[in-house]
Amino acid sequence: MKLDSDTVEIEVTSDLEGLGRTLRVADAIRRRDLDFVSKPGELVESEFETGSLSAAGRKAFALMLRKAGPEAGEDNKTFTITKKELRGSHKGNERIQPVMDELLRVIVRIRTTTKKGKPAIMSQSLLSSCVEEISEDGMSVVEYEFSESFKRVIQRSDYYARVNLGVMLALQSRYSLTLYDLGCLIINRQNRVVKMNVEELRRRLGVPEGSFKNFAEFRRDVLAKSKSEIDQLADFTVEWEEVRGSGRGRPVEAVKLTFSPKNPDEQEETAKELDRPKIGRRARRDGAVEEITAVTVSKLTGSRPFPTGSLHFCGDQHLLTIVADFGGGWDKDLIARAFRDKMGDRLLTLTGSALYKAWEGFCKGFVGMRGKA
DNA sequence: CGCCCGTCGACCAAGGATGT
DNA sequence: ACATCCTTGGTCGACGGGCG
Repeated sequence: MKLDSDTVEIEVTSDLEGLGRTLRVADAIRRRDLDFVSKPGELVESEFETGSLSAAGRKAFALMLRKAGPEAGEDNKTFTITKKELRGSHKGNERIQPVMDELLRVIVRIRTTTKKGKPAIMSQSLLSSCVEEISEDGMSVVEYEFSESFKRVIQRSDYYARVNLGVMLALQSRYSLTLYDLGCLIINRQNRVVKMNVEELRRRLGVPEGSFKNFAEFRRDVLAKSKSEIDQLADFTVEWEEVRGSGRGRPVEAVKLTFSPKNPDEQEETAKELDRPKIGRRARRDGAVEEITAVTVSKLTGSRPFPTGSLHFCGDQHLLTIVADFGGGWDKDLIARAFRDKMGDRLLTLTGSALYKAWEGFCKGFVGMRGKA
């Protein structure tokens, strides 16, 4: 499978030598204090084997992963996180205990490689231990350690989902969270369509065995809800297509998921929604809100200029999408460097759709001159 | 920090649709 | 006609977030 193109120019400080890309990105996220989590692609594509995780559990694990940062794969390393950091919105610590229990119990099937580099499937838990301080003040901490096998996966992980914390914490349904992770992983690939059969999709999302027995419920309560949440809050949208079999009742056998990036105007609207309070979000999503203010068309376009550092860490999804679509498989930073050389000072003033246009044109021209990678 | 209440997600049951 | 799956309305409990 073609994953993210290789990067040559990520500055690897000496003690990061030998780390997979996932952890190097985690390092960059920590250094710049970005509101992202770098999740190993193997984890995002894993399936739940026993148990499932509630929405709170999934969010907590992401926060713990972010807290661990580039050291997540180190041996004999115990991390601490304050309960204050963990409990997203809910005041009071009384619901942290069940979440930790969940995280200790759950077992996932992860596709990984053996030491010899051969593909393998590993069933494993996520945490190996978890100690919760009894005192109930906000600064009391939870100590946790990742399981041995999970450490090995994350050490070797070379592809990652760059998950936006703000979006993640705003999502409500547990299935939205997992689908969003998957989207973050897929969105920068050239092929943004994933097809899988219904059983596999259910295990991926962690739908418990026996829940949503028929597809109509699954569609209404899982797919449709996740789609509306993600379309409203993420920087991409999801579509799905149902592939029906030919048996009695024509059951739906497989689902084709398509992730599409939003254009700058839509991203602007998304950013505004994330700033609004959670209350009434569903109503806004369903279009049940009356517009009171006079319509003032915002002229705000993406006002950020072209990033100066590696594109792997830039916050602009649209730029990444363009290079994935038109970059012919070349390394994005390679093209970016050539782009900066050619544009020179003009790049400083170029923003918004003009920037996207110039970038797209350059990517096409680059491939035209040098062929596909 | 913990209680409490409204909202939303999970599940069930009954009727409809579709293919064998 | 039957078996299977889809659709829709409704109920119950868990969860989020305001309040004391």
